[in-house]
Amino acid sequence: MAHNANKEIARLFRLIAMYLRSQDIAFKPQAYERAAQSLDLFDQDVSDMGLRDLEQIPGVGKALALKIQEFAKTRTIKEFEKLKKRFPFDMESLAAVEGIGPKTAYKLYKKLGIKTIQDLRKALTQHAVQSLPGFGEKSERKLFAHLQFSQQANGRFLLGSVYDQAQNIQRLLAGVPGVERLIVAGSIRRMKETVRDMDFLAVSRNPKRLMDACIAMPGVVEVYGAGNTKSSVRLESGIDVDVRAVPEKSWGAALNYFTGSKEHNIALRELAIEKGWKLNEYGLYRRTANGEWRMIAGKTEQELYEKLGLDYIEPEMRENIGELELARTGKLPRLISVSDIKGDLQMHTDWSDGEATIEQMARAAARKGYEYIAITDHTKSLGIARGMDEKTIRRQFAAIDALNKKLQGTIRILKGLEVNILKNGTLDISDAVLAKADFVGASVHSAFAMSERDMTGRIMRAMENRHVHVVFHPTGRLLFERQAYEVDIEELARCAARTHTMLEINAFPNRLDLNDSNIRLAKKHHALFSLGTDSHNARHLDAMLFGAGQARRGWCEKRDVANTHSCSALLALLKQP
DNA sequence: GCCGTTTTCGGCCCGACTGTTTTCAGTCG
Repeated sequence: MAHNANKEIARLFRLIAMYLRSQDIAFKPQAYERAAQSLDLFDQDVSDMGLRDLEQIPGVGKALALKIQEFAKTRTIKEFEKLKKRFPFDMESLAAVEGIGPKTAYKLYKKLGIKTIQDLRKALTQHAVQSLPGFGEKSERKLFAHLQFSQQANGRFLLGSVYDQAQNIQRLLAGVPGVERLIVAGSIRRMKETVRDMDFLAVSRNPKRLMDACIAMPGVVEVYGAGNTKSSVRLESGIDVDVRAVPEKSWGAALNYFTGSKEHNIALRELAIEKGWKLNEYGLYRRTANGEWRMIAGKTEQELYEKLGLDYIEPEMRENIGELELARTGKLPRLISVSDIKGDLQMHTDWSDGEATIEQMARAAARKGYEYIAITDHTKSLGIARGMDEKTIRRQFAAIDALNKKLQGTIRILKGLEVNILKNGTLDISDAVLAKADFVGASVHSAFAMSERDMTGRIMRAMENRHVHVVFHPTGRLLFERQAYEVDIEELARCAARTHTMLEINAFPNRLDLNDSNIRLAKKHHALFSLGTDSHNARHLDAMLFGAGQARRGWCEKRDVANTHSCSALLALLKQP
């Protein structure tokens, strides 16, 4: 559970750390950052806690405990206000641009008077930045590209950041008296990686009461509209929520209409027109002998598709990219389901940058019903993530062997690694050590700026290594943060099939890498996929739902994903050295 | 500023990479 006070204090602590860093102050920033991290994870509201208890939180000592109490009382922290006054530029937004850290943000302010993103954009277009010491034409161009990218996110939200909230709202509104059914439609139902709003569709004996409940929900900051069958509000988080009530007999047609995509719906309507019918959000209609429109389907989606001569199309496939033709000819894939997944193939522990022990992760995974997991901690060249060297890896593998004995019958832990693909395509861990692992993932964490040719070659070289079983997050993109590096997915997919190396579908909400179209492309070339959450704590394991959603959007069937197999079948399937 | 101690000070995750330098600062992870 995230508490608003905790989040806000963590944010202020991080900002203070940035200001301090910009002044070249050592170590103190780390203390603030460490405390911020603890607050993010802390599952109790710190607002009403005493000093002694606060000091029990890792990274929080006397001074920071006092600052937490100060925030609880005054909703701000003096230290922060002081720094903000002394450095009146938008540190948070400027430092959020890739390539700009606290020091560069300060330099831009000091030398060029840049206070905001707008100022930065102007300075970059006027080429004022390249005149600064330490900057040049190239860095200016790069900053401009990053700025353009970071501005594109506005108005959209990660599926993973709104999904739980949507479920909560669904539960809340479904409990309003009179409501017979209520479901989240729109792009959330289609499991799109980012969404603009939440659409709820309901059948209710008392629609007005449902609309009243909607505008009275906790977290509503603005009401756009509140009619008898439709209401529209904005939540604190900035996301808009639409709730509509429809008549029972139109449920299927309305659900179809409000689920989209728009392109899919248009194609369905055209299909109806071809048959001389018409389709709208109330139903599918045929003209009778006396010229009147008569409803022939619409109570359920199944009925609607059937009447149109189509097999039922799952929401994740409704993008009008060929699914109608498959549905017409009975060739739709049988999409993978999250319940087909028998193990999670990427996660981190406190042996590198994870927060939980191997045993904690294993037990959490067992509670989810998994048969196995792969522990894939970072390796040495990723210093910040406390990457393991060869010696530590051997120790960890021994620890996993011991744990497997202890947990026999509960879950099997595979000895995995996330090794780094260095600039030249070699790995940062020797083959001799890789040979000791059950499951090796390789990924790019550095030198993103390469030509497509070089990057593709670099990754393929890693895939040729007989110990590498999978390429983790193959395009390196971070939604809203960083673009994918240039890489030829088709080439990787061919290489994957040839070398029996898998490509990962990374389930972490801001990665979801490969994306849906990449998955379809790679599938065409017979690549095999692995699904992993890239968890850094036990809660992250829930992200498998989004990974499965992405796989479904990529038209994956059970057989396309390696970890739908039992542990022994999976191990037999892996590339043998 | 926190932490842990061979407690009240001295450490504090650090390597790869870039773009600018011409030996290194800053960023990223």
